[in-house]
Amino acid sequence: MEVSTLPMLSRPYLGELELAVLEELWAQGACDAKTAHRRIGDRRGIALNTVQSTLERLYRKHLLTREKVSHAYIYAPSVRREQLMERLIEDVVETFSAGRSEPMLAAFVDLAAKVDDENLARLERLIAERRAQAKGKLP
Amino acid sequence: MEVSTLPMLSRPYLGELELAVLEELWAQGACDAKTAHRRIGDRRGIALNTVQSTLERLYRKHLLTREKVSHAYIYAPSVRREQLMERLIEDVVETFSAGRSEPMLAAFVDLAAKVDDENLARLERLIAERRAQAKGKLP
DNA sequence: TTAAAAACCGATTGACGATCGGTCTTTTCG
DNA sequence: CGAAAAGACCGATCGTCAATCGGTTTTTAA
Repeated sequence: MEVSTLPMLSRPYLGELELAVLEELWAQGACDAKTAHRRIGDRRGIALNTVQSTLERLYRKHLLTREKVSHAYIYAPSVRREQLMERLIEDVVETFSAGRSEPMLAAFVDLAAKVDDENLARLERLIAERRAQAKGKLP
Repeated sequence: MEVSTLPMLSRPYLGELELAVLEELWAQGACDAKTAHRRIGDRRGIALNTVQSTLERLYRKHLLTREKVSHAYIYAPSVRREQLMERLIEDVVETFSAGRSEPMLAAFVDLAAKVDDENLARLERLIAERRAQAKGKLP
């Protein structure tokens, strides 16, 4: 019946295993499929092939790079965790506060304070740092 | 083959039409299925039933409330756009910066500054407001 | 009381992640 | 150099879920 269903939201959408694999690569560094399987697949009782296709899916999503070393691919993250987090947040923000940034900023303050009021001070400090840094590159 | 596949990420995951319906309700206010269809379904050439099941899906996700008025349900958003946005951002943050909040704060500053440096000042103002407000309710 | 309006049920399609088995290639080693 | 082993690659299956309706049941209201 010709249904398209593009998913809104969450640019590189991640499944459970994909996330686990990414986390492992961030934590332990680049490796090939066999090693990745030893590190996370074994414990889950899943086949090497499953881990391999997950690595490939992440590669196709441009979240991993790969390089052939002798006969095996070595996969490495192409973005840092913080970058990916930022991208996903950006995606949500674009979807829900198109244009106006006030709601975004309000949400940030809310979330910062939610865990710990101390975070408001940290946030202020980061803003100040950013300001100082920006000033350095203007004539 | 007993595969479970829980989706990570994006607590109330939204499809394209679901988002459009939500937007419409936020913009134009509560309505019944027929009205929602007139407002967005007609233009897309989709059936009333399609809009209706979308409304129900949103209701099951607790993003809409409904109330029977005479014979028809009147659907209304149960969260404001900013609240939903905040929830989704929170979800991303929980997934990617479990525990430590520094990366979250850094991402916020980054995203605020990305569009417009003026946002840093706005952010500071919001923090100050929050501080003032918090002070009022401590003994 | 019955006809219309709306809710409800359930089937289909398309995407996509998870999961493998099987085959095709490429290495490497006897 | 030729075969065995290691790994990449292909494609099939399953589960979940949004989108999409048709058909049936229930509810209202004239």
